[in-house]
Amino acid sequence: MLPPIEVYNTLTRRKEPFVPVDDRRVGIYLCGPTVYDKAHIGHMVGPVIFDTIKRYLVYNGYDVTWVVNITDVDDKLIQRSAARGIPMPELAREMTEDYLANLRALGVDQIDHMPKATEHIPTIIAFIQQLIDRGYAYEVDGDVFFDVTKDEEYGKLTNRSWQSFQGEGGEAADRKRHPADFALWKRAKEGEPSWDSPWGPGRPGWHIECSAMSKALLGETFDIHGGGLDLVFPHHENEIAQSECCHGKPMAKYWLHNGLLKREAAGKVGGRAERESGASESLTYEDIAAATAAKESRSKGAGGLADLIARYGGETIRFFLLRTHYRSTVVFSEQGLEETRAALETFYRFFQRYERLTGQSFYDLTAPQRREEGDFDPAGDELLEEVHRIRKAFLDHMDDDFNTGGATSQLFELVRALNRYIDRHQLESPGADSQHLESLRRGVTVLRELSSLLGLFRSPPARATGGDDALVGKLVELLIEVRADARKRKDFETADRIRDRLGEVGVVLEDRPDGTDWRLEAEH
RNA sequence: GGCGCCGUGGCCAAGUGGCUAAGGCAGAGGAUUGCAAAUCCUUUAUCGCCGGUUCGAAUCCGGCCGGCGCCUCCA
Repeated sequence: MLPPIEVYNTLTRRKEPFVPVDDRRVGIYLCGPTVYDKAHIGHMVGPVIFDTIKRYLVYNGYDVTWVVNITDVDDKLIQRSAARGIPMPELAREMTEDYLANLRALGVDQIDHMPKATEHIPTIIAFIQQLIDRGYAYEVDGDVFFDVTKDEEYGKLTNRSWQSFQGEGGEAADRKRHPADFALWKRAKEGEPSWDSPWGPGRPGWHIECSAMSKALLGETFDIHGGGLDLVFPHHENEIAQSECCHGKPMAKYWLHNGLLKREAAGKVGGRAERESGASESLTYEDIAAATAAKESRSKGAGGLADLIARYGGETIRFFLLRTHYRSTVVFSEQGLEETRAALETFYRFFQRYERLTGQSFYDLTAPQRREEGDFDPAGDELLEEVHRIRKAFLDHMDDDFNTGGATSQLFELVRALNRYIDRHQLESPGADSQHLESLRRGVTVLRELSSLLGLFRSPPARATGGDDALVGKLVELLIEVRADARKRKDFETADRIRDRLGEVGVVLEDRPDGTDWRLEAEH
């Protein structure tokens, strides 16, 4: 029996049971970036949620192949590289590396293929030729256009018809038969990067690479096609037109679209330029940082996504994105990241607590990799009964269109249950009951299992310490020692003074029965 | 104008017909602590407004108010 996963399908505008085209094999295609500028946090929404979706499908026993394309030839790239005076491939390479670094930082490592448009030109040309041969496309003076009037189903994804389009004129419009027709191949202008084709030198249109590369890597019909909501029209609508006219069968069974990131004031982060404003062609993180964080003007300075990652950590950003449902709009703010970081501290402190009382690192626990492996019988155990219930609630949320927002709430429930158990049975005291410790270990293993599904807590977070760790550590230990003597003498004035002054510089002390722990407060 | 989305406690945010409306952040009180920190417990919601359907609606339908996305290339 198939796991009861349901997904919201943009194509049918409703939630449907997830049943792959081909038994246990699943193909996912996500529209990736056009690499003409550095990535901003909005570009990470899709990769993070689809990374999580793949993890969840694998966990449920599916054999998943995930493709994310890189668009490395396009008008923006041509313009930007010209403006910077560097070759387009060099610009593309630079921005692709930036993109990949950001993916790594956010723990996105499930991608199987990252095809580049420029590496699939022959595939693309063959695809276009097929469309011409079948009468769905026509060539005019070196341009090739898709003829929407030949596609009876054109507009089905977004519930609109080509007859309703007005078209906006423009230079290429004169050569099109209908304003709604779109370019498959663009003839090269003087000095532009180009490839030879049956229609003369030129480059692929915006949509065709996805049709051609998804076919090459996933087949004519695959399971999930994803992207940002801003891509639904025209990009995905046109992909469907191209692929389904060419193959005579559905391109993808499920169309999943993630919501866009916005900042409070106005304007989305990502997607294309605003229509009316005519302002900058896209909002980069610099704009947002300037709007939301400039007033605090830390010495760090507000920069791009890399700066956000440096200041908050990739895990915080990932968790921030997963705390809402993927289809909803995420309002970006540094306050939101601050809150997320504060919330994550609960987990990090728990991991330290667990290690302190068992000597075992949370990160060394081996969790079940498959859903059925993780099933267990609580056998009446007080803690495990509760853990079992929480695990089920977590999985129910994930089954329901990958509701990571609901699922994360169960992670908090779980860590609280575990803390409560430690408190109630005094597991931090010397004579802790081994049976209780074993139950705890099993409970914590479930926390590891579930958090892994979200790509969280896979390795210890890089702590932003902002200084020389070793020296700071020695000095703090020294002060703790001095303070311990003071406390023995009941000289609480001195003891409190040390703690207060350390607190002022961001060092938090925690007195425990067996000694004093310290940690650096998260930056703020 | 066309297609579509959203409005849940101070803030963020799950929940789309029926147990006491998740969870986080912030705040308050308590247990614990020499005092703190951490942890645990307690605590804040007539679900934008009006009307309708229903035994029953945050959840479905209609209207209104407010916010937003998309409506090709040329950008």
